[in-house]
Amino acid sequence: MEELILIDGNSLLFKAFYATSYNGNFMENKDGIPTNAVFGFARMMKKILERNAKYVLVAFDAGKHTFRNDMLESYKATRKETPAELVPQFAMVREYLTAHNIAYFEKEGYEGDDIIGTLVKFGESHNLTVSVFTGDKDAFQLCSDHTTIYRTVKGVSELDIYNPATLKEKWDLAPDQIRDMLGLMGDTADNIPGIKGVGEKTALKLLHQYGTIEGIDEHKEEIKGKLGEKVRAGIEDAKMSKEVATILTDIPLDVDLETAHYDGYDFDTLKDFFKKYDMNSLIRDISKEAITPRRALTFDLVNRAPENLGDSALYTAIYDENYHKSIILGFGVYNDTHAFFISFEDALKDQNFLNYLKDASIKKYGFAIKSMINGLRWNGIEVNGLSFDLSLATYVLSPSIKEVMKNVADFYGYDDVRYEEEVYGKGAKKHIPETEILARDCVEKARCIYELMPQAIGKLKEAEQYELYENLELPVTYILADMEFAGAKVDENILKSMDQAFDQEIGEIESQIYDLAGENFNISSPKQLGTILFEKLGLKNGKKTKTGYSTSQDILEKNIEAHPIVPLVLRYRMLTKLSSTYLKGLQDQIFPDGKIHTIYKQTLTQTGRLSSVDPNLQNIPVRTHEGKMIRKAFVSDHGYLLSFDYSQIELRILAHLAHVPKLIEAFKADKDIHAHTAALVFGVNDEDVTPEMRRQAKAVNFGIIYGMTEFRLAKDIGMSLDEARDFIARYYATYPEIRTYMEGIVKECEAQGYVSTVLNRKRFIPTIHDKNRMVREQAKRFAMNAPIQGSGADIMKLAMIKVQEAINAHHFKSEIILQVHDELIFDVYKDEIDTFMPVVKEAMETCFALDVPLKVEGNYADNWCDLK
DNA sequence: AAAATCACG
DNA sequence: ACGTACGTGATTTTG
Repeated sequence: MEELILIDGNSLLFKAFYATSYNGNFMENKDGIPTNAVFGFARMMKKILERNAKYVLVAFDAGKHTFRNDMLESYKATRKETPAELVPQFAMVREYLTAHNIAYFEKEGYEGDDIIGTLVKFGESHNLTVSVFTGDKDAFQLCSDHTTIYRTVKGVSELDIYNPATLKEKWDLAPDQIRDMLGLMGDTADNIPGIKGVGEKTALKLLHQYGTIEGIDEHKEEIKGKLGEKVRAGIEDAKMSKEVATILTDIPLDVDLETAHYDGYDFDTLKDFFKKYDMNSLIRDISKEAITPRRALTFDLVNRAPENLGDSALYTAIYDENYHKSIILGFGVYNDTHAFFISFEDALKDQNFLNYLKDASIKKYGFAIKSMINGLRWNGIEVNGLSFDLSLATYVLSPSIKEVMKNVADFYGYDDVRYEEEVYGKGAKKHIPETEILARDCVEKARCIYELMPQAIGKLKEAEQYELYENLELPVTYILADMEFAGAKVDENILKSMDQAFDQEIGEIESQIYDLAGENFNISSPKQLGTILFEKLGLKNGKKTKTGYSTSQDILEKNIEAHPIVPLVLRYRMLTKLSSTYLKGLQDQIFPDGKIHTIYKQTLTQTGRLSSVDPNLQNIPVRTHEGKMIRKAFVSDHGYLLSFDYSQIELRILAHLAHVPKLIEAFKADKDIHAHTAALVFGVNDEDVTPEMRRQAKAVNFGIIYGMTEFRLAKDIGMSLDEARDFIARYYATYPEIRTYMEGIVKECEAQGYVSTVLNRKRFIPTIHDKNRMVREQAKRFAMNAPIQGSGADIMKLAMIKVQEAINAHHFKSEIILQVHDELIFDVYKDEIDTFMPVVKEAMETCFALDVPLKVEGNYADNWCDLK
């Protein structure tokens, strides 16, 4: 039978609104218009439409006043005012439905419910199966053998189903009796009185005995005791309440099957709507299901590549995220004269193609070329002549764009590529596609690279960022490829024996904690731990948002004296963290060559830094003794590990950018910068600075770099807010140029929409004009921090290039293996160490000239732990 | 999938 | 009156 879907528009819109705004953050488009409810509504619709019903209609309330207000003056009088953020979304949701080709009804003087009731009858009279989607329990009265009510519980994934059978089972009532139940119970949300003191249980008892409110009225004198009094006092209210709760099924409505018929949406119209309100994930969704006519592409599916292949775009399909371990599926190649796909299997047998890859004089243009270089290198294939990387180029132009070709293409307004998910499937459904599909996708991607390259280069030059791309990011990507492939040697036995010792102590602490708590529970569950600490053991310190108590380190540390369980929990936390993330986690990541091969993400951060994943080797513990021991497991492959790290690079950059004479002098004199700052701020001699004074000065120095708030500084150094304010004022009095600089950089950001680094790396910060003050304040902090952190990243990348050049020039066999933001780690042959160290030091210190000297400190040892 | 927590610069 | 420092990634629990 054909299906008619009826949707209670107001009910679902409200539901969507609250489901997506519980933390007070409203999703909005770039013009600051809140869009959360419509976004949630659209997601619900998407789900509902998956039923492929032939007919779909939506009903809305029209205005506030209905006939129910005439019957009951107080009807819905206690409703809170509609949130201001939701108001504009009523019109927007109608705009959405229009864009989606879905018809909707609203009728002055009636509620959406009455429209639905009438449409249910309409559907039943046309012999349709009717499905009603609503959050409102009044609608239960509408169910029948042909009509099912789907009530949203959470989102639309969880729906409670109501039909005559479920009503019978749940309450032993017929659909029509729902009105009687509601009439007896009343409804606080709608301010319907019902009978005072009668709830669900009593209402059911009465109805099971007398059938309806009218039946109760006839026999009201028989009812004994308190209940009888209540019924007799409230029966008129109940009758009226029943009438209010009765959904009309016969209101005048101009509906026919043609209006109700849903025959799909127009892709561009709906896409334009989603674009207008920045609902990008929904665009992705419809793009996936749309059979969008893509630009024609003719290509060859070959098992031997053409001879004399020239400069071309090359796309390598690597199946897994981790290209160090992944299989390779094949290659798409595209230029003015060729467009073809060759499977990896065939490529391996095609010497002509392998020669093309290897020939440095044939230029290849790629996307995320580092993954291609290493993915192929693990398979014994060498690729040279990679002269362009669309991913890197686009990252330089706009760091916020994800490293996904579809997203990159969008940046240029280019439409003819697909998301990986579309081709390979998502999550558990991921699979290797049919060769024809895979081949087309690879060649489409190669075409995308080929066609966007001139645009990217044009934009880079226009933005004066071509240098940054060509002479910094591109050389760095090759160095990173080598570092990843070189890997970090790990002694698995050290991890294993530490792991055992940790497990032993974790077990002991566990039982001590259980003893002190008087019960067993999951210590790793913040929820259970919170209950034990703050309810059972009576620790003070309040809640933190929706989920309950915060049991984070800083809260526990404040309570360290409160109960002997607290320090145990802290130690338990430390040990389990180290054990699961590092001892166990790292063991799983060791390759057959005894090394860990991380992946450096070069196009991820907003500031130009790298990040390290799978595993992250940029956050190996160092701050606690127990943690630092993990570094013992990182050993040299060639002889020694050598580390060089920049001393105070960010503060030096600040001194340079802000032209702070006192800071510049101090760095030139190689002073302890935090102690010296303390001396100046507190007005004492350098030698009279106490450790406490230095600690405070250090906190402000860092705070400045992050765009500190007085609040956080006070918290961090244990001062009152007033003291912190005073302290900051004295700091600015000491270094007045810093304040001028920070004010200037914020102004600059407001004026041009972005801030930039010493090498003209840009970070766009559109929220600097946000209407929400908190968001603007955060944007200011981004603006203050990004040039500093980003220039640090620039200098480090430059250093890597200079160091690598020096290594090549000296024909050293020693290698760079790791980068940790301000530190480079090398695996050095013993016989090279004495010549190697001064060469690296020189390269790092002279790679970029600031108004202050750059200083590095270096050490070597057998393992990472013993390097300083 | 999100939240909480904690590891690093 | 608000809610509070920058940039990351991995693990565990929970809805």
